[in-house]
Amino acid sequence: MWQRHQHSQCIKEALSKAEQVCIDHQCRLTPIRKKVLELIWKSHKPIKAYDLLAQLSSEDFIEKPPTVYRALEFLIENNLIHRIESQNAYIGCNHDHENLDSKFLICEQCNQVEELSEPKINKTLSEVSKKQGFTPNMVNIEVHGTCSQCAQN
Amino acid sequence: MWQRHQHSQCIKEALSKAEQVCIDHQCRLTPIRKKVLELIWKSHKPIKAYDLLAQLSSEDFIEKPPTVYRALEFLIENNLIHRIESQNAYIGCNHDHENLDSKFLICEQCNQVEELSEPKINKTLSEVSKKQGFTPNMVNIEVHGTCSQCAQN
DNA sequence: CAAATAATGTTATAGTATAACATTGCTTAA
DNA sequence: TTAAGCAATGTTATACTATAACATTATTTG
Repeated sequence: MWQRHQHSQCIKEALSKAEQVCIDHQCRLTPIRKKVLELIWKSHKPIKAYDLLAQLSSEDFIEKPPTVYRALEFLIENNLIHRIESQNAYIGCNHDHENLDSKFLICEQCNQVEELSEPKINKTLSEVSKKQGFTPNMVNIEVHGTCSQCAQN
Repeated sequence: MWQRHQHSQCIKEALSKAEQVCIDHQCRLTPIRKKVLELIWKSHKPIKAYDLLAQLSSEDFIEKPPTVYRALEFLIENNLIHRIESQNAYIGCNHDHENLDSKFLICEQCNQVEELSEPKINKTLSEVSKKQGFTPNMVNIEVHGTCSQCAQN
C-alpha cells in the first residue's frame, strides 16, 4: 500500500477533492480545517485528536482541543474523514458516499486501515433491519484482523 | 420489547447462563462480576461504565473505576456483554457466538439496542476481506436508525 | 456599511480509561 | 495442611478523550 504510491500525490488529491466538496456543499475549507485534513492524510493511518493537536501546536496554529474537535466534526459531516470508533481515531476518506455508511478493515499488527465499498452488505443489512421494523440511518462496520502484508511477516 | 416481557426473568436467565459459561471456561463469576452483569441486564439499554460505578457505590460495593473496568473486561472476554463502540457503553449478550462478531441495531430515539444474528453478513465480509488478502479476526457492526416502536410515534 | 452569521479563541471541566503497585483470597501440590 | 503461586481486588494517581459556555474575530449579505 503505502510503499507503492506517491503519498504526496494522494494528499494533494484529497485536498483538491475537499475543495470541490466544499464548493458543492457551500461551506468553507478554512486554513485550520485544511491543515487538519492534511495532517490526517499525511498520517495515512488512523490518527488521534490529541496527536493532531500536538502537530498543530508545533506549527503556527492554535493548540486547544476545541479547535481540533471542531475541525474533525466539520470534516466528518462532509464525509472527508471517518472516525474509527474502536480506536478513537480519524482517517481520511476518498470514497464517494451516497449514504452514511463506512466499512473498514483494520490491521491489528500494523494499524493500517482499508476502507471497503461493498453494496451487497448494505443491502443485506437493510433487509435484516426491515424484517425487524428498523429503519437504518447510518452504518459502521469495523473488521479487525491481519492484513496481507503483515500475514507474510 | 421491554414492554412485552418479564424483565426479571431475562436477568435471571442471563445470570444462570453466565454461571454455566464460567464453568465451561473455567473462570469465576465473582460477586463483583456478577453484580456488574446484573446491573447491565437491569438497564436493558447500553449502560456506561461510570453509571455502573455510581450504582455499585450506592450499594455495598467498592466504587473505583478499575473495579468496574476489570469486570467489564472479564465479561466481554467471555462474550457475556458487548461494548457499543459508538456510545462507550455496554450491553448484555444472550447470543451464542462462535466467532468474535457482533451486530447491533441502535435506535437513535429511544436508545434501545437489538443484537442481530445474520451469518450471511459475516460470510460476505469474509469473502470481501479475503479478496484483499485480509484475515478477519473480529467484526463489529453498528447500525443506527429508528426502531419500529419509535417510528410509530 | 451595518447586521447577521460563521468560525475561531479561551477557560474550564466533564467523561472515559488504564498504569502501577499493594493487598487479599483461592488453588494446589508437596 | 500449609506454604507457594496465582487470581482477584483495593488504592492512588494519572492519562486520554471530548464538550460546554462564553468571548472575540472574520465573512457574508442586505
